Amino acid sequence: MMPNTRLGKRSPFGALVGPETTRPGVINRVRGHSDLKVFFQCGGAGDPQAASTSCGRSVSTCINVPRSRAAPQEVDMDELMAAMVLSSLSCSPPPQGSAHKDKAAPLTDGGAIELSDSSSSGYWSVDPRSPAPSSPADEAGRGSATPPDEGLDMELDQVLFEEPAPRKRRNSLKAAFRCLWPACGKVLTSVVGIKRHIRMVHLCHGGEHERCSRSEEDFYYSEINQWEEPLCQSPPSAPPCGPAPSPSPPSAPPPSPPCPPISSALSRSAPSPCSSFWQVQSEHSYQAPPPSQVVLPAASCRLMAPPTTCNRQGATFRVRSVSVGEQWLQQHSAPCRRIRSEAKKCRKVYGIEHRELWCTPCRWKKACQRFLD
DNA sequence: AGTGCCGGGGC
DNA sequence: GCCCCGGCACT
Repeated sequence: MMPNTRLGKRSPFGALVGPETTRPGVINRVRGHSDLKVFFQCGGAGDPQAASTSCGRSVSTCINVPRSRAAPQEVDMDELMAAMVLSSLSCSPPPQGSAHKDKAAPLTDGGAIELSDSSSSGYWSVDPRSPAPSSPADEAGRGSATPPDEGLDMELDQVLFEEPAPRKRRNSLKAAFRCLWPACGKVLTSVVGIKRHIRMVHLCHGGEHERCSRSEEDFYYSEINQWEEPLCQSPPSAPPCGPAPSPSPPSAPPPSPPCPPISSALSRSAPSPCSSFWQVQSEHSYQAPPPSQVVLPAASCRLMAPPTTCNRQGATFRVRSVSVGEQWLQQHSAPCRRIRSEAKKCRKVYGIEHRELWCTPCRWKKACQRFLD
């Protein structure tokens, strides 16, 4: 009648003390929600239309990552990059925009930003007219309105003087490129310049040009856009955006150790006027929070630098919050493990002796779903 | 040592 | 899919 071969592993009250029977207010509704998919909607305050709009952008499923070297390490890294690019495209949190007021932010702003984002991240999108995506460098080079030679000359000055030249791009959109190397944050206005900066300063330390990668620097910068607003003029001496808060030496530090958990700040900063969907399919149904619950996976919370938004000078800068290089650095600097939560867990609350009172995931040594952070 | 939980395996 | 546990990271 009860061929229970797992006596002692489960309480006879197990069915009764399941998530459904726990105290009211406890967030743990797993059973009956199998195949739960988690939709992270950042900002937009539940505007389904905006969500569907941002969700509808085309994301390429095949990305060619430049492979210029045959060293196995680099090949592995390229594959990693490709995978992370995919996840970045589908999951990259929208930058904060006018961050803290997620509900009050106008949707039109979000729409415009979304437009620029999809275009600025076009390194990784496939041009419908050309089925074979070219290398990121070529894409970026073509993206700028000026020929590469001009950019090269201009960038020499810009590298020397850190003075972004006012160049126009696509109507009122200025392009800038931000170095993602840890503690660098240098912003240049052309691909050539930022590549040169990365190659010279971070990758090669000024020498060994030949042996250094010609494509690796692509992963250490991200494009940022500046919308020109005539009423606000920034002083030319000020860096356009994202100036390194602490002027740390640009000489390449190793991938920094895991930063202190900033998940709470991130979850607060994640919503933005630009509504976009995060879709995460949980491996186990019990790991999926209820649909109304917005929870960032901890792995994605390990950002080394928070999403940068700079609008203090009138012009609004948006930085793709997690770029490819950044993600790579995150992955290599921090293990992909859930941040240890401060909250009490079932084990602490009920104790080992009352294991039958634990939530199911705790009993299974999974992430606690009852005492979410 | 204690804890949280990922990954994997048994059923 | 449910259930459990080895093992790892972290405190």
